[in-house]
Amino acid sequence: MTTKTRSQAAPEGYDPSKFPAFAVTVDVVILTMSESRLHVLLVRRGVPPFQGMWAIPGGFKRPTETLDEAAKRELAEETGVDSASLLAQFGAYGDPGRDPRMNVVTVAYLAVLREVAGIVAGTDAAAATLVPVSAALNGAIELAFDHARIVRDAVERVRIDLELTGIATAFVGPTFTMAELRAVYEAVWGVHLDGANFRRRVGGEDGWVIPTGRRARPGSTGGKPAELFRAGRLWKQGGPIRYPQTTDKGKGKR
Amino acid sequence: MTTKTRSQAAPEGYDPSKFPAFAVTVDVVILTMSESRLHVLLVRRGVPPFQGMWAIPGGFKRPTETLDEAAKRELAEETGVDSASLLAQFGAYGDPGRDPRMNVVTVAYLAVLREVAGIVAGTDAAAATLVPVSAALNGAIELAFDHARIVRDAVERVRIDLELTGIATAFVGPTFTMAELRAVYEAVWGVHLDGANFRRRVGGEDGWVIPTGRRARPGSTGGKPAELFRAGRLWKQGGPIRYPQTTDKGKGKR
DNA sequence: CCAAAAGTGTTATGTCTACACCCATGA
DNA sequence: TCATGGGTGTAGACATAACACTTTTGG
Repeated sequence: MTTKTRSQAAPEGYDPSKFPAFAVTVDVVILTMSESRLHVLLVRRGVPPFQGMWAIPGGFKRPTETLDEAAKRELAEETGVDSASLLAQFGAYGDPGRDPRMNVVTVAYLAVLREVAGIVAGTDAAAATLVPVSAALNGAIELAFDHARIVRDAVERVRIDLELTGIATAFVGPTFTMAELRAVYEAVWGVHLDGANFRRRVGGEDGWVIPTGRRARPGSTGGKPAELFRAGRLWKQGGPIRYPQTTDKGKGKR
Repeated sequence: MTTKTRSQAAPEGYDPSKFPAFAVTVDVVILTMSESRLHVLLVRRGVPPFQGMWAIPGGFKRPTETLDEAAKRELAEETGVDSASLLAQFGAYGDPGRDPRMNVVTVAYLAVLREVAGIVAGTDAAAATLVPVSAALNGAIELAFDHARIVRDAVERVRIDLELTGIATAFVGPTFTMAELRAVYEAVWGVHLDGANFRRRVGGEDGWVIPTGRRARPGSTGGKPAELFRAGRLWKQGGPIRYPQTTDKGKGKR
C-alpha cells in the first residue's frame, strides 16, 4: 500500500551495497533410533552465548555453496558421516533477537541416520551426545537459541512423513526385518500396530519393501527367524501405513 | 571431520563481526483461482538485473521483523490485501549466484487469496498481472532469478496440501458451494471428481464444511440453487478428499 | 517339550465408486 | 415443459482390523 511497485528489485536510486546484513546458518536436526526410541544428536556449546548448553549442530553458510551442500558439510563435520539416509530442508527461522550477537537467519535441515554406532565417536566425545527426543521436547534438556522449537518442528515433520513417504526405511539398516521397520512407526507415533496387518500392507505385491531371500537369526530368546527386506519403491505420497484412527467403533470417520 | 566441535558457536578466538554477509529476502508466491484455473501474481521488474522480466513479489527482510511479518508486509505492499486466506513458509533458496549482485538467501512463502477483483488494482496496474500457473511453469512466461523453480515448488506444495489440509477453502469465498470447492481440486489436480461422492466426504457429520442454510442463486441457465457452506474444522492431516488412484480395476492398491 | 517370535488365514465390518434417480430453477 | 445443474440412494467391489492359527527357532 505504502511503497508500491517494489518487487524484489530496489526502488530508484537504490544502492545494492545498502541492505540489512544477515548471517545465514544451516542447522541440522540429526535423528536416529536407539533402544527403540527416537533420539536426537546434540552438541555442547563451548562459547557464549548459551555457553555450556546443548544445541543442534550447525554453522555458517558459505557464499560459494548451496544450502544443501552446507547441510551436508555440517553433518559430516559433526558426525563423520559422509551421507545420511535422508537430508531434507524443512524450515527457516529468523525471529529478531534469536541470536543475541547479530541478525541470523537459520535454514533448518532434518537428517536421518541408521548407523548409531560410531556416530558420536566421530566428534569430540565430551561435546556430542545422543538424547531421546522426549527429553529435548519436554524441557528436561534445555536447548540453546530457539533450538527446542526447531527440534519440535523436525519431529513433527517426521511424524507426518512417516505416513506420506518412505522415510521409515531411512531409520533402519540397508536390510531390515518387518519388526524393525514397524518399531520405527511405533516409536515415533507412540502406538501399537498389528504385525500381521503391517506386513500385508508394506509387503504387498506393489513393492514397498523387497524380500532379499535371506533371514535374520533369532535373538537369544528364540523365535522364528525373520525375513530380511530392503527398501523398495520409495513412495512420495500416500504410503501403505496410515496413522491409526480413533477405533471407537462406527462413528468418527477420520 | 576437519574442524570438530564447531557447533553453531564459533571456534576459539572468533570475531562475531566476521561472518559471510547475506541479504535475506522474503518472496511470496500469490495464488488464486481465476476462470477455473490456478493463477499466480507476477510483477514486472523495473530495474536490473532481469529488468523488464516478470518475477514474484518480494523484498528484504528487516532485522526488526520476523519472517512471517516480512511476508505479510510484502503481501500488503504488493496487493493491498491486509491478510491472505493463507500465508505459509514453504522453502528457502540460497544457491550461489542466484542473484548476480550479491549473496542472497530467499525465504519463500505461499499466499492464497480468494478475492481476485481489485488485487492487481492495488498495485501499479502496468507492473502487476495475474497469469495462469501453467504459463509460468511451461516456460511461456520467463521468470527472473530462480523464480520459476520457486513457483513450481509452491504449486507442488498446494497439490499436496489439498489432500492433507483445508487449504482448498482458502481459494473460495467465505461462503461457497460444493461445486466451487470441488472446482479447486479439479483445477489444481487436473482430474474430475464425482460430485455426489465429493459432497458426502466433505459434508459428512464431521464438519469439514458447515451448511449456512442459505442458497446461491442459479446461473442464467437454470438448475437447482446450490447450498452455501462455510469452512468448518480445518483438517491438518488426512482430509476427506484423496487424490484419485489409478482406477484401472483390481490391481494397483495405491 | 515349551516359550517366543514370525508369518498366514479368516471374517465381520466399514468404506468407496459408479451410476441411477429425484429436485428446483430459468427460459 | 425442457434443459440444466444440485442433491440423494444404493449395490457391488474393495479395504480394514482383530484375532486365531501355524511355523521355526532357542533353551
